[in-house]
Parts: sequence; C-alpha cells; structure tokens
Amino acid sequence: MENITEMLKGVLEGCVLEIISRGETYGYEITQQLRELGFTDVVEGTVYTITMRLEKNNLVDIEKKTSTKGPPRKFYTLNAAGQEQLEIFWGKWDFISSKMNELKTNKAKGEK
Amino acid sequence: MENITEMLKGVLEGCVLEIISRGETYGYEITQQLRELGFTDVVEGTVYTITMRLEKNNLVDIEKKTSTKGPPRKFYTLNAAGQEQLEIFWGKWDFISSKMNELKTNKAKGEK
DNA sequence: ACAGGTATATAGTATCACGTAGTAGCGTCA
DNA sequence: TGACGCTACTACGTGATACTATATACCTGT
Repeated sequence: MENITEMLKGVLEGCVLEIISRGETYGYEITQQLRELGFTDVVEGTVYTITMRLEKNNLVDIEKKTSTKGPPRKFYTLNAAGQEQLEIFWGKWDFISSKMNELKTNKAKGEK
Repeated sequence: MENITEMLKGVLEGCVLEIISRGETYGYEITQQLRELGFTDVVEGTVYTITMRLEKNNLVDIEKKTSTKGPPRKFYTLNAAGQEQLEIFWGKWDFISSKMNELKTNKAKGEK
C-alpha cells in the first residue's frame, strides 16, 4: 500500500503504544513488528521519533540493556500515563472508525 | 470527541470527496454535513483549504450560483479524476482500518 | 441602521511521518 | 585483516495537513 503517510498520522503512535503495552520491547523490534503488521514502508527513523516523543511525554519507562547482536538496546514499558494514553487512543480510533464506516455504508446504500 | 486532529489527517479530504460525490454541494454545506456526521469541531476554514486543494488538483468541477440566503455559492461536483481519487481513498482506508482492527483484536485475545 | 446567519478566502502555526545521514557494535566469510 | 551486513540509536531538515484567527461580503428581518 503506497502513500498512506497522511493517514498514518496519529495512528502510528497508537500502534507503537499498543505494541509496547504487550511487553518490554525496543525501537528496532517495534519497527519489525509494524512491518509484519503490514506497514511495510515504515522506516526506523519514523519509529525513533515516536519513541523519543513517548519519552518526552513520560508515557514510558526505560531500561538500557546490552545485546550480543549490536549496540545496547533501549527497552520500553508503558507506565500508568502510557496505559491511559493507549486507552484514549483506542477511544479516538473507535470514534473515527465508526464515523467513517457510517459514511461508507451510507454510500453503499446510496442514502441521504 | 476532542483532539482528533492528527487522526483526521488524510481522512478529512476523503470525507469531503465522498460528500461531494453524492451530489453537487458547496463549502459551507459540506462543513455542516461533516458536523452532522459527528466531526463537530470542523470549522469552515478547514473545509475551504480542502476544497481549494481539490480545485488545484483538478478533482472537481465548479459552478457558481447565486443564493437568496447570502453571497454566491461555489458548487462542486466530482470529475473522473475525483471519482478515481475517491476510490483510491477508500482503498487506503480499508487497508489501514483492517490492519488496525487486526492489532486491536489481537490485543483483546492477548495474542502475539 | 443594525444584527445575525450565510458564504468564501487566506496568512500563520503546530504537529506529524518521512528521507537521509551519521555513529557504532557485533558476527561472518573470504 | 578487511569488507560486508545486520543490529541499534540519534539528529536535522522537508512536506503535507488540520487548525486558528481574521477579513470580506451578501442577504433578511427588525
């Protein structure tokens, strides 16, 4: 899927929150998981800007651990504020998602 | 629903395309319809930047008509390129929507 | 004359994903 | 040893978009 950049705004951060909420993970791994999900064009730089933002907004706890496969990894876990933010995110998503499907359904029905 | 600005990026233009596709309409009316849909915080200025963009990208045909309720209205209809763009939009939406629901469903199931 | 609803336009701002580049550690294989 | 590839993080600049605020203008009813 190409050129979905604009539509990912606000969504990608929620995805990252969700992924972190499932257990301690780090930037590089998050990127891989997003790609597995289907967002194949997401690059590392994008994910790091998001994780840095999460740090800045104090939504994650951080632990640095060494790795045998390269430089040290920064592991993230959601803190209470992060959990709350994640719930807010899904709330927003459900809202928009339902409105959009409403619009689309009415389209199909040719209504109003 | 507050602060969904970022999540509307890329989506709002699609909504406007969809609304126009249902029949000739103009900026002010599009704003009203978006509000009825549930996007209550959308203001005229936002919609006009979108319609101007649609004009610039030659996705709409324009006809100016007088009104008994105020200044002349600029009526828009989708042309072929606009129709195509609308289909592309729904394609993108379906893609992201399905991925997000996948992510959310796995969350509920507590899976991977 | 004035207020209020209708209607369009635009300059400036903030936010976000992206592109690109740079730094660096480790393993493999020739 | 040296080149390469994978892992891993950081930083800077860019482009697209929705939002804010403001200006302009037309029409109707009082």
